[in-house]
Amino acid sequence: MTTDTEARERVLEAADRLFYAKSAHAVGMDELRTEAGVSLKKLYQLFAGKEALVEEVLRRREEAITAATMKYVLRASTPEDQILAVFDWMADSSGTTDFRGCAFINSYAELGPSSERVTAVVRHQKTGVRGAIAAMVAATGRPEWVADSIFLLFEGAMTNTAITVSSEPARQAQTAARFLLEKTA
Amino acid sequence: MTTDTEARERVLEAADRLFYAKSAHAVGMDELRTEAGVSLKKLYQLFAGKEALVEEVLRRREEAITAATMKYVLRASTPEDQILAVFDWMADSSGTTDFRGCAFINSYAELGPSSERVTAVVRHQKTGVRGAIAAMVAATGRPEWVADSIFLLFEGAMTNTAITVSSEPARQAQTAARFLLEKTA
DNA sequence: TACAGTAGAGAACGAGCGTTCTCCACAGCA
DNA sequence: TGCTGTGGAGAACGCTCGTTCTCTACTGTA
Repeated sequence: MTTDTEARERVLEAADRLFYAKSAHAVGMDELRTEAGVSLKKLYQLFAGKEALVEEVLRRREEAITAATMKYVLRASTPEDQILAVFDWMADSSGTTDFRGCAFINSYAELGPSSERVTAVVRHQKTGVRGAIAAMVAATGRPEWVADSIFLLFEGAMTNTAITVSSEPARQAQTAARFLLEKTA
Repeated sequence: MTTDTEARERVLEAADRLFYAKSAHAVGMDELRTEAGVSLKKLYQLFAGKEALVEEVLRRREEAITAATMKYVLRASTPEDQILAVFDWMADSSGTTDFRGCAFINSYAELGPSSERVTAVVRHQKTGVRGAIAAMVAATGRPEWVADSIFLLFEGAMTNTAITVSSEPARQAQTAARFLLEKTA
């Protein structure tokens, strides 16, 4: 006997994994139901529909990624190393074979230009990793454009790490970021 | 009376526009047929199927983008300005409301991890704009990591320009690239 | 034992997809 | 005028999807 909360958790976990791996439109509610071990009826009791589920998954993923990168950040000692630590997280993550880049960009890509889901994607750009980088760079007293640049390196490396299936782009981006930080010291 | 070549051209033009705007899976063959003004029969005479059409569209888009950026590049005088000119192209392109980022990343995003189409996407990473940037940077005698960094800035700016619907990321990336070039002079 | 209520399994439904097939109008030619 | 072949319009087919509905099994209670 499982509570609704447990079932909900299992669904969200399975949805996050499958949506990220195959993209949302390629995952059917039936496959999801099987993977989560939940009846179709309960699935629709817990979530209004597929779109609502996708949005919830994106919301949680934002938190999860921020938390994951923060674990790397907090391990570093100097402010500069903390900023560079997000690329360590990326390089390590690319080791897992199912790394598929930024879930928000991927989600944007499979959407039409006008969609409700775009809202969540755009919001992610303001908060999450971008916000963390901006805060850390500001704390070192460097100008805002340095943070913008490092975030663009981050995003570029995310997509290229996924496509090339290697940690090389993450390392390249880290090198560039380190250079930026050194020359703006 | 239209020849097969003309019909083929119309189909590819419409497919490129629609696929890019809505993503390939969201565009039906029937919509495409209507848009191109071609019978369904002829459509399947000209192309083996939807997947073949998508691959052909990606192939042509690679050429088109390279050509478009080259127009900006050749207008600049110094080698450094030539490199930075690709960001001018991006900033200008973002002005058109239907700018949706890098078609290859978008295509990757809507695909499963193992797909034939990934081949075309990966190939694009080696040639196209990346190749052009690499060649231009090498011509200035700067190390390879500078080219890698500028390409990552380019890719990051492509996605963020699309999501934020503004030319700001393109300008931010250009600023960073200029900084990199100046400090490695 | 009888009964009310719940939950699960999966059938069913309507829509949309890629692809194929049918039908018909019309051209060129004897 | 007949015949043949070509091409277009769109109906049809088989499939998958998101969502809903039906039926059945089972639980707790008197």
